[in-house]
Amino acid sequence: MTSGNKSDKVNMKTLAAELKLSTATISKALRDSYDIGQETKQRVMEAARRLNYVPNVYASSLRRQSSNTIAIIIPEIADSFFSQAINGIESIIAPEKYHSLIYLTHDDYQREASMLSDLASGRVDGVIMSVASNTEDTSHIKTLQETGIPIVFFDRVCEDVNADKIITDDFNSAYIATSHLLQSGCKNISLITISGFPSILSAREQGYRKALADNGITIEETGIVTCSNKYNTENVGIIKEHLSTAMPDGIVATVEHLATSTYLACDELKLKIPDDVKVICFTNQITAAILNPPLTTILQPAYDMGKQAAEILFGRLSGRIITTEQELVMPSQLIARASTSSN
Amino acid sequence: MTSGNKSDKVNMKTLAAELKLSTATISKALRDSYDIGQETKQRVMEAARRLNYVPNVYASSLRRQSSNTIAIIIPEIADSFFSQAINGIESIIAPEKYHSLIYLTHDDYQREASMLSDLASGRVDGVIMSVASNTEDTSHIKTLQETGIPIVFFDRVCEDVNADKIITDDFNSAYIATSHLLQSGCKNISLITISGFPSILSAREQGYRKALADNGITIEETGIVTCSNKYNTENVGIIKEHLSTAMPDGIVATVEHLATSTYLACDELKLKIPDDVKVICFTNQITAAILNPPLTTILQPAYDMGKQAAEILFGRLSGRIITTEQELVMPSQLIARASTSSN
DNA sequence: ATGAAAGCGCTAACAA
DNA sequence: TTGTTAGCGCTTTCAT
Repeated sequence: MTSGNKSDKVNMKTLAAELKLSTATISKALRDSYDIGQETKQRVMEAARRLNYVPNVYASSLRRQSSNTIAIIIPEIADSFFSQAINGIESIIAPEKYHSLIYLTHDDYQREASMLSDLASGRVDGVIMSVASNTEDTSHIKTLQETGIPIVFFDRVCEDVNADKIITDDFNSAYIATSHLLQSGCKNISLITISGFPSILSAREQGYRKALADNGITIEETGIVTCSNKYNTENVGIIKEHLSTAMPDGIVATVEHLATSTYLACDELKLKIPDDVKVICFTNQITAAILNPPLTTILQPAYDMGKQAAEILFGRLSGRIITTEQELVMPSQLIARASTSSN
Repeated sequence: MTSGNKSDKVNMKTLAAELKLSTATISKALRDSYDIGQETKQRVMEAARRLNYVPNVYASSLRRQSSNTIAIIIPEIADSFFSQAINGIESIIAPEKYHSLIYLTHDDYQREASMLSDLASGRVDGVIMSVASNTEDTSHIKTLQETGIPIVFFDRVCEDVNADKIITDDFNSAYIATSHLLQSGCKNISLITISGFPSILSAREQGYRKALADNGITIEETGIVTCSNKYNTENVGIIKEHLSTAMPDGIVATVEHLATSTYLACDELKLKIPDDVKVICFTNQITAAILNPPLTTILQPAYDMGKQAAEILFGRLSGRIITTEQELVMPSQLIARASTSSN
């Protein structure tokens, strides 16, 4: 430590003294206010640079009652979908000099609730979130909204909360996925899914059911397998069990890790994909293309969803958007690969 | 909005008025100070709960000159290594009620420098970072340190900055990776790497060279291929070119996306892995196991590196650690899979 | 055990 | 165009 340690912290008072001006003038000059002379502005800027002045954000936030900070609340981060979404959000907020606090709920309602209640402190100006899968009571969300902090949901939304929502059409995507398997020759298609989280998973299940129904196929309940929402070997066991008993020739996996578990299960049972079983999955892994065999996917536009969420949030924060809450449905994309090829 | 909109914001003054106490007493009671009576504490807590009091963090941070917030500065987030590291960091800071601001440098020195300079504002109490690959001038980092904010590096560290560092032994890992290929029968091993970022990549390159040298193999410079640090098709072209001309029978890929590019390049050239070319890669993708064929990896303990970084940072913040900066080397793990099997 | 008062650093009326 | 002043909401001496 040569110079510039904690003691000689330079603030507006320092600058004011240095230039024999008032802090008010400094403040205005730094924010490029119209009623400060060009020459003064120059002097202030120069001094600020020279003395390494950095404004204290807490003082500023306290005074302005706003923080240029948003919260991103998501279940997990080591998940390609959410990571890409964060990238999308960041692409919008970084140029605006906003900052983002990350909160991981680990899909736990309690944690989510306590995080939301903390945010009522005014720590952030707005929130972008994807709710935990076991969130049923939404009062913590409504309470935060009542403080005037705008919330934008993406992907995992709360049906009974009025807020902007960015989603993909899960019903339709599942319908298309299932139809794709039917067209590839499957006669006995199972859905492998996880419990909880109605707004997405049940939509996917409905789409799956509808596609079968529209093709005159009745679903025995055994066609739907519910796994745990963890990437673990237990799921592989459940899937193996199902493959051996129900003998499906097609699998729709509703989340990423279920496809990898399905691959492992097939491998252990010596079932060939796609000859014995065809697999399609909702996912965002860029590596899906080089799985063994390449996995047919329903790809959610994660980056763009994040980007849209941030744009709408900024619209609200700036007052540019004052219309009633909107629900934006973004298209998913079916990318056919070898895991569903007909022969 | 039924109740509780912005106007009736409840602060300490509200509580004080409600209970006919001073704000000083409220403040102490809420922080469970010893010189407040039990009964008073109860009353204060009850009122706080009843009126939904949430302390204003900006006022508190301003007054205390500390924020219970840290910055996590990383090149990318849609990268399994960094995501897992964030998880590790979060596992330590969340229980301590700390908050984390995420900054993505996109591997750009300019962005990194401007982010660091912003942090001199006192926005955060400490920083955990992995530096951009093209960062050479480290003055922005030293400047921030001089303000008294502790910085802990992980993975991508700055050699010439005195700070705590959490790294893996890249030299040794590359040595082991290369030896593994030699033991699997490779005679002509190439290193596929990216430019920039000396502390890690050059260590990996050195380890690769040493392993070859120790086995009496001279490296023609063509054995080292430098790609761009983007996941793109251009790299696939570069790798194809190299595979066709140098005809290596073994590839050490220094970063994740180069392995996937190598897979694609081999596929396009109809080269079979591992029969024609064996591949090993530094990575953290959980899906490596189900690639086609399963990819042999050198796995960095991403989660634990993040966790350690956070623990050391907290040690500094709390004054528990006052020793000179330490460099913690964490072991990588070689996981042999089919992409390097001998036949 | 409780309270009065000062002030963290900044911003925004309002005055000059 | 610049300055004065009064806080933002909280914490912390120092009194009482």
